[in-house]
Amino acid sequence: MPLPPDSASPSPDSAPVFRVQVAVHTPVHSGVGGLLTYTHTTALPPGTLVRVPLGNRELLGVVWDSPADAEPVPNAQLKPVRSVLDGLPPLDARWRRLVAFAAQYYQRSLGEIALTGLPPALKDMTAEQLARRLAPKSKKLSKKAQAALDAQAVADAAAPAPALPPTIALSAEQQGVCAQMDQHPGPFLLYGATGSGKTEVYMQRVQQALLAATDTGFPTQALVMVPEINLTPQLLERFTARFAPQFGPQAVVSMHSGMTNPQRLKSWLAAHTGQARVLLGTRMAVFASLPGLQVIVVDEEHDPSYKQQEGARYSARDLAVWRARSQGAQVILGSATPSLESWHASEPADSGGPGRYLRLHMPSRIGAAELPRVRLVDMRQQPRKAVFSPPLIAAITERVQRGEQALVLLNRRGFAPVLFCADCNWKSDCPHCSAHQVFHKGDRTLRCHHCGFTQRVPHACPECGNPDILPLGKGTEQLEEELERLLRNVQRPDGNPARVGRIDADTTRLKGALEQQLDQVHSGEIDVLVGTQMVAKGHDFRRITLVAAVQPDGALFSSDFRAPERLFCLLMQAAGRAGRDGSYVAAQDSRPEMWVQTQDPEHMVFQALRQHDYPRFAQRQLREREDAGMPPFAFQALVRADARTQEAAQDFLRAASDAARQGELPHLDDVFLYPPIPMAMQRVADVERAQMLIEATDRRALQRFLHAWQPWLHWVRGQPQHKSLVRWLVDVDPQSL
DNA sequence: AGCACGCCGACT
DNA sequence: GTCGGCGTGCTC
Repeated sequence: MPLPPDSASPSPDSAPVFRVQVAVHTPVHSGVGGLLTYTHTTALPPGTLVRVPLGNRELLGVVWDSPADAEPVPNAQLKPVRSVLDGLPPLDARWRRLVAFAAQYYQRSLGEIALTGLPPALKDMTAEQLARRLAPKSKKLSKKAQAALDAQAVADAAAPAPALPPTIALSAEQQGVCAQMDQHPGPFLLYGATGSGKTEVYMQRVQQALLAATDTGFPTQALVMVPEINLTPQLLERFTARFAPQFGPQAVVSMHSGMTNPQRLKSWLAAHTGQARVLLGTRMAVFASLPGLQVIVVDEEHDPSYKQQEGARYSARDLAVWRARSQGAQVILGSATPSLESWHASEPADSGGPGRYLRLHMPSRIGAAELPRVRLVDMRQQPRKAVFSPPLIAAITERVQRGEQALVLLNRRGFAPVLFCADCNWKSDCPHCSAHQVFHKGDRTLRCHHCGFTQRVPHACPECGNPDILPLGKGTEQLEEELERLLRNVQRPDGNPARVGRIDADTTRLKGALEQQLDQVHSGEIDVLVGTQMVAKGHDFRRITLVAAVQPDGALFSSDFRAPERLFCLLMQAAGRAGRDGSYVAAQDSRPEMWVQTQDPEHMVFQALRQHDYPRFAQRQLREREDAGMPPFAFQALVRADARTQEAAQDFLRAASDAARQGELPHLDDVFLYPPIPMAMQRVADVERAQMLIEATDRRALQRFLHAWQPWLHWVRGQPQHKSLVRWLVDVDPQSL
């Protein structure tokens, strides 16, 4: 095969040849899952980005290793590196260590993790384009930014002590927490009520890190993670307002999946080169190259979105803790309702806990009203079929008449979760999934929320022709409609009729729609807001004084042992939306309230919520988990199989566990292999799904077992009797079962 | 994972 | 007669 004419074209046969081991984006199986060996005219430093041929395509890869000793003769079996992205500083050893750890821990290939940590735009960029990117684009601006950076570097060198006063005075509580963080290496679990001013603490810590002197001369950096894209803009604004004056207009950048490829590339390069000092982003940001990293903040650390649910199933929160420890950075996990894993890890050693994290408590709500009073409505005592109990409607009416706002939460979008024929029992089942198609009244469709399959609403029962097909159950769309009806004659203080609005994934599909609708709430155009959990998180609503969860019970029927924890977090967070602005509440002379309608008001989730008693809830949950041998007292992994039939999916899993037993894998006696079972959502888009739980009391035993098992799983998958398997995957530390 | 090659149905 | 479906196999 003729070699391409290229700048990196091969040297004459007599010249020495260096072997280069490169990580490329290939899965662990596929025969080329490991490092691939290429040749080059020089030894390339590890971390160098290169383009290499694989088959008939060219891939971006990261040099992982390149032995310094050359071989005299080129190896005809090996292809040369096509080109080297010089000009870009190699990714440092700490980043490579993080990637290596994540790849091993989550059972993926090095290249797969490495390439998810790199901006996609880098893949299809030539060395020239990259050089242009790295060079100052607008000379004036970047000179200025550079000058600011230089000035800062000079100032840092001259005055290494944090000389600048914090922009906002911290409360005694916040100062106390910061002082503890000065005395202790961390990790820290910052347990602070909603509105307790956790963000100010984060900013103080970030500021301190940015002002710290280093011996490398590389600018110090901070990584701040948030669970959702929606929450980045407002935090970005606060961090930019705080740090841009000191560290330059480019000092704060963000990174999340909603950005375009060029935007992501820009942020990544800024972080990699040290121009950016603060990187604010979602879980993907944990893999960003941050050579000067000094502090990591994981806000709302309990949030399940930190666990990636596709491809490499990593936990950005757990990796953040690992990354910080591995490179001597501080890490702060913050939450008003910490995950039970983190809560347990922060049980002090002197009371028998692991004491791995230092727990810091901020109980006071700064500038916010007192905690909302929780009112539990026993729905068994209320008129049947009513979504809104009369006392709740009366309370909402009263708030509206006083000019206050109410938030009504229901985690189910659409009008009704299913249509039903009373004559023949037909239900609007999705033909492709084991789920109902949801009735959306607005566009007269039946939609499956799992596979997207959409149909027009039939005028009569498709089975028996009965024209009276009925919506069963309630979704946000229906709640909005019913509230409009119930509040039709209610007037606001200004004499205008009450206005009801709705925010969920359906109303915010268009870009900018969420911001626009939030503005409507802020400006007071909307009096009662109906929404799914997307509005329960993070947003600051000044005038909302009443929050209601109308049907939270469903979440408790889940077989997942984490269901109570998730519901409790959600309700606590929702409660935190009420009375955010203490001065407003005081002026109104009202008390914020959280209403919960339930069939089981005695349930400990609701009782703990009523007391605002997270510690008690956590303690009881942890005791149950310990008794039942569940996380965080045990470690789990899940092997999942997808196939055309449930039988085929389970057959694969059974064969896999047989292989583990026959292969005499290490630690086989220390892990427990459960029998395969269908997933809770058994069929999605005509694919049957099964799963098998693996449990161990020792994390390392589980890790070693999984590692040894991996080749057996490939082998089983290759057997002819498992040809019909669509895919299989391993999920380490699964976050839902 | 991509991307080839390769062998069977509905269309210009 | 071609376009194109996705089954099998290979990539340092």
